[in-house]
Amino acid sequence: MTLSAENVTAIVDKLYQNETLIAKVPKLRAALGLPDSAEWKTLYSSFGVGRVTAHTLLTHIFSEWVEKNGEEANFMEGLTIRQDNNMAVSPPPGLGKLDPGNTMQSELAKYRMRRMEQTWTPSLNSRFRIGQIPEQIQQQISSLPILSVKAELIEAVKKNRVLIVVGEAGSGKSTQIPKYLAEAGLAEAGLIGCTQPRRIAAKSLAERVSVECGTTVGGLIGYVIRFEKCVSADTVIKFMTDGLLVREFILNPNLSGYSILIIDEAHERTKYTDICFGLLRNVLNENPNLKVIISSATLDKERFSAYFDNAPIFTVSGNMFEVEEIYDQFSRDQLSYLSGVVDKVCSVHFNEGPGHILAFLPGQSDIEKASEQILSRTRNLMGSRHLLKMKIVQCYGLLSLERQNEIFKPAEEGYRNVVLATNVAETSLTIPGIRFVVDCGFFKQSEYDPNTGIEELKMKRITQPQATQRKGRAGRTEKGKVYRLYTKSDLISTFPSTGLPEIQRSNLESVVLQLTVMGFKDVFKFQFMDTPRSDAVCEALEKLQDLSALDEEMRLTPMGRQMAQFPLDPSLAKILVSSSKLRCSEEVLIIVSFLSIQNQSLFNQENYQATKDLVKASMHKFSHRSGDQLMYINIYEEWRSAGRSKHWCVQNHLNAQFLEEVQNIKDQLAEMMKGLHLPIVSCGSNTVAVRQAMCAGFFRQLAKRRGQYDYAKYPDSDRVRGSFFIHPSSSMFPVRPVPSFVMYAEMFRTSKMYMKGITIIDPSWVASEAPIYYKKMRALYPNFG
DNA sequence: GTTAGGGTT
Repeated sequence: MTLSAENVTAIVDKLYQNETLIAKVPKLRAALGLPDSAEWKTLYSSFGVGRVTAHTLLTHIFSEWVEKNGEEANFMEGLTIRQDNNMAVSPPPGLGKLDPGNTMQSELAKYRMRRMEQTWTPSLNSRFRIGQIPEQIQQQISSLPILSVKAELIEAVKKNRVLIVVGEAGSGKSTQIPKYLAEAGLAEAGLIGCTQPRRIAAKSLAERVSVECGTTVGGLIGYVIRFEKCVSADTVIKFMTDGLLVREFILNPNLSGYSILIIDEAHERTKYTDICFGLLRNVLNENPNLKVIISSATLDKERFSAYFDNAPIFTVSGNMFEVEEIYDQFSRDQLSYLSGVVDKVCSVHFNEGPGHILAFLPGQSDIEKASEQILSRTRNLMGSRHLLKMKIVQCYGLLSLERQNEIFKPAEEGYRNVVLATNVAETSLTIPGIRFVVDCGFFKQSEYDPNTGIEELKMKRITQPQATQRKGRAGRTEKGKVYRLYTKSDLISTFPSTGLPEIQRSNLESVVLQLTVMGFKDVFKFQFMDTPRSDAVCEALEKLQDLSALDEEMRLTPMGRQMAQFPLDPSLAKILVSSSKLRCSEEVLIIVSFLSIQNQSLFNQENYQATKDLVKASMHKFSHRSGDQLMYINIYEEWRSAGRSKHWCVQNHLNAQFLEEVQNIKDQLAEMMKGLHLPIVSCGSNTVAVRQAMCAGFFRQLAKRRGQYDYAKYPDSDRVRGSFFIHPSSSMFPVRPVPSFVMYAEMFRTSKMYMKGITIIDPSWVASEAPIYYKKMRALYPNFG
């Protein structure tokens, strides 16, 4: 039996609460030369070293106890029962045999223990001390609905391994639950981990809870998101993204070091939340000290409970204001929702009292069109001075952070903000001061077609819970109204009651690789709450095989193990690993860092229509005849020579935040490569090596020019029909003559099938960089490559 | 020829 640091730490803590206990063990006293009346405090203070003494001694006593009795669990009990008896104690290792008369020996012992003390960290519970909290914050905390059920909640967590906590918005569950549990001493066996689907949420919750505990983030309360770590040895509550928890399972399959895991926003059913579910179900059997809390909106609570062996459901009320529902006389179709939104926004603006309006639209182009139409209509009618003036604020994911921050600025005196938003405003952003919501009833969702490997953005009807969520956005600060551009009966009878969980509509390559690395040899046996499509799993298995991450028998290869170390898509990881051998890893590191950033644009999007030509000119300046990826290297290097200057970025219409993120990712990927002994070498201006490395991951993504501007998949398989086009955001879009052969990093279907991230390659490189795929293709298409 | 739902490792 091995002695874990957590056990000893927990015992030391218990003993601290009962200081006389250990001093009553006569042999221990004798060994330390303490007088009979000495208490525990004396025991360590006499050595002047504090807790490390206790730790060392306890370790020794504990291992003796275990050796003798063979039972770890009864140690405390044994100690209590035997406290007045003789307990066999001899000096612990490092102390040597203690002779109270030998000064040199005791001085040396003290010296050693002082050194040990420097690395000593007290246990989690003893660390959790709440500091000074500002009055205002204190008031906010004490008005949260969850406070009234604090004691019951703690009791329920103590009694159960798994608890489903259901709470409406504004209940305070995300901030208060981890704090309550730490205060109640439930972090004894380890950290309290809380997952969130979004990075921004993990970070801001850590910040908020820190304030509520009178500390600064990174101390008692920390967070970890990809490429950003803000925790310390003091951390008791750790916020993280659900994707990061999945990675932790690779390094720490039993989640030792955690006492409780809280999976928050579980109803969103993100891909990683679903994987966490399956992994947690398993780990609950392996790690008897772990508790799990599934925290969710009211949706699906019974299914969560059933999935976790009928775990009890604990309900917390919310803190929402009443929202009046106003339905339309008829439901609008995909052609008329836009004019419906414009009409409704204008009529609310002219007829309703003060309060901001939030309108949900499916996409950016809708937002831009609606902006124009609302502006032109109100301009004509705004002659009368008594009318509230209006300011239109656009809000969608691809907008820069600065622009998104405009939403949080208070409106100018006498102005009403009209926020035109996509789904960002449904969950990710909470906009203050909204009294009116206009809901068009549609949204866009991506679906991955495993058969063709194409991701498609589809316009869809919102689900019933989504409609409730959108409505709720009007009742955060006061009573509100929601205008729905559909009928009540349609909402009840034709809108779907739930959506497809993300795991059933996404690419599973990285999921399958990660589960394989964790030792789940047969992904089909993994107990998902909702099983992914089997064709998607098969497709992922084959792709991983082509990447040589799995062998013919679908077993993990050393290459696959290496790839899984990187927090990247398997294709990108393969490219990075391959680049060392091709002696161009310095350059490929830059490219992979650029490609791994999504949802942020490299070039500025501000005042798009006005600056379009300038942006194009800037892009042209950095462009490279061999494609977008080589342009990234140009941009990175020039940015570095400009001293990473923000001003330089502005001048060149580049997003400074994007480039800083590239730098951060590049540095961390470089560290990981060093850890795997993958050399980082530059190929100078030899772009062939770089482009060959790209082939190691993107070999399936080749296209051959067919018409003037359109491409066909290469090889021209019957699985993917239709024409591909170079996306207008690519630096290769305006290039003449149109390249006859390209490789793309990404394929996206909107109005057309668009290729993004274009590199000019030689198809013969596939033979050396993706030999397995090459052989397969040659068997089907003798002229391939 | 002309463009982008929301997320994550």
